[in-house]
Order: sequence, then structure tokens, then C-alpha cells
Amino acid sequence: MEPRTTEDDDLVDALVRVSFVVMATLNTIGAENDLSLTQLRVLGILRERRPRMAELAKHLGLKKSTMTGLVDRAEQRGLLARATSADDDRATEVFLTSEGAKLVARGRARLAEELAPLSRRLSPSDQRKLQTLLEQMFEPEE
Amino acid sequence: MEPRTTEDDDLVDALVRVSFVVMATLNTIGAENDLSLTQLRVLGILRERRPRMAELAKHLGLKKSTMTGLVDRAEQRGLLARATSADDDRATEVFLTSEGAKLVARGRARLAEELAPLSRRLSPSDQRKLQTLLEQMFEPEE
DNA sequence: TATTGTTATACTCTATAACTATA
DNA sequence: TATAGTTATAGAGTATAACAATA
Repeated sequence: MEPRTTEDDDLVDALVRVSFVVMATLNTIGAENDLSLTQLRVLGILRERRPRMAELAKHLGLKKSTMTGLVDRAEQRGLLARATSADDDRATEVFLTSEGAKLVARGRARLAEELAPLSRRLSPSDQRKLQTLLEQMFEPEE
Repeated sequence: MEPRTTEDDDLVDALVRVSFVVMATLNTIGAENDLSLTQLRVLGILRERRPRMAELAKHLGLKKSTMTGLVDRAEQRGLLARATSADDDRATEVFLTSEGAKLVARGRARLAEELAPLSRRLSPSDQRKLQTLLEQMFEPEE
């Protein structure tokens, strides 16, 4: 049980502060479209996938019953749709509608727009360096 | 309206992924103590401050009426307390109890513990570099 | 009158438990 | 019998509007 160094703490603090800024920005963009952060995440996942309800819940760390409500509300707004799986009549697949896809694209553009003033504080080479370090830390390739 | 570069997108994506990992970790640590992320934030703020209800709400981007409930529940659990301001009888100051302070200290230690495996993927000098870049981007000193 | 905080109300997010339909 | 998803219910987080107390 080695004691943590001050440097560790400071890196953790920096990561936490960054995360709150990013989350607050996502929250604002969601609010512009009357969407919660969770709804935004749901739509973001569907950008590249067509998961079943249970997969979606697992990916978000939520319960199946919670997904039902989330998907219900997004479906009522025409942002996504349900379809019974061809493989298994018990399973329901979820996918974006074209309106949902448009919203996701706009949201991503808005996010980049909101964060641009921050990333501009770094030189292009520092931006690349930051990206590399983050990927190395959070998405190791080994 | 200049088009965004791919590099911008990738940095944004990296920041978003990092943020979700950090938030998920905070969420888990909160859950270990039956605290929501918001409650955790409230306690975190009180670590260094003794704000009024309105200041607390502003800092968290919430409404005064929302703070009432959050503070009510944390107060019932003995994690924080209210006191009427000496300056203004209308105002209520909020501060950590010793139990609340203990919980915050434990939470911070747990967070560093959870994130340590990730930061260890970087060399000490890269860890410092990452911290510097994040601070430069999110907390400019000019 | 203006400000600080609370109360009343309503909706979303979340979980647990019980249920339906299909495998 | 087991699995996928929904429904019923309850508690927490959030906002808006109306209110009480103090400035």
C-alpha cells in the first residue's frame, strides 16, 4: 500500500476537471435539444450499432427496465425505432431514424464547436500530443 | 464557418471517451457509498468552501429548489450541515460535517486508486506532460 | 421591492420485483 | 426452464411557479 504522490493527485484532479467541463458541455448541447445526457449517449451508441435492448443496457451500465423507458421516450420523439430481431422473436433491436441520425450529427458538430476554443489554446502539435497521450492511457492497443 | 478537421474530431472523441470513463468511475465510487454523482460533487465542493445555497446551485448549474432537496438528503445522512449566515439572516451556509469530510477523503483516495492502473500506462514524464496539457487547455493562466 | 431559500408539483432517470412471450 | 423485454412501483434528480422571511 504505497502512498500516492502529489503528482498522481494532480493528474487525477486535472482529469476530473476536464471531465466535468466535457460533461457540462454535453449537457448543454443535450438541453438545446431537450435531451438528457443519457439520451444523448443512447443516440451516440446507435450511430455505429443496432443493438438489442439488453446490449444497450449493458453498454450503458443500466437495467433492462430502465432502457424500456429511455427507448420509449426517444421512440415517441421519432429519434429511434424498435424492430423484432430476425434471429430471435423475443429480442428487440434498436436503431436510429434518419431524424435521429441528423440530430447526432448536429450534436457532434456542436460539441466540436464548443470545445474548439479550448483546444485552440494548444498548438497543433500539442493537440496531437494530448490526443496521443489520452488514447494511450484510455485505449491501449497492445 | 470553416469545416472541422479530422484531427479536431479525434481529439474531441478522445476527450469524450476519457470523460465517460472518469464519470463511470466516479459513479461507481458514489454507488459504493450510496451517493449519486451530484451528491459527490456537492461534497467535493464543500471540501474547500462554505457556500450559501444559491452559490452552491450556481456552481453546479442547478436551481435553488433542486439544491434544497440535495442538501436535505445529505444533511439527513449527517454528511453536511446548514447554518444561518452571520451576515444575512435570509442566507443559509452549507458545510461538511466531520463524517462528510472523511467520506470525501476516502472518495478521493478511491478515485486515485481506480485511475492509477490507467495513468501507469504512461511514463512519469508523459504523465506530467498530460497534466500540463490538460491544465493549459482547461485552466489557462494567462 | 428585491433577494434567499423552501414548498408544491411534474417529469425524467434509475432500480427491484413481478409478469408475458418466446426459446 | 431460461431468456428478452415490459410493466408496476418507488425514490432521487431536475425544473417551474408560488410562497415566506428578511433585507
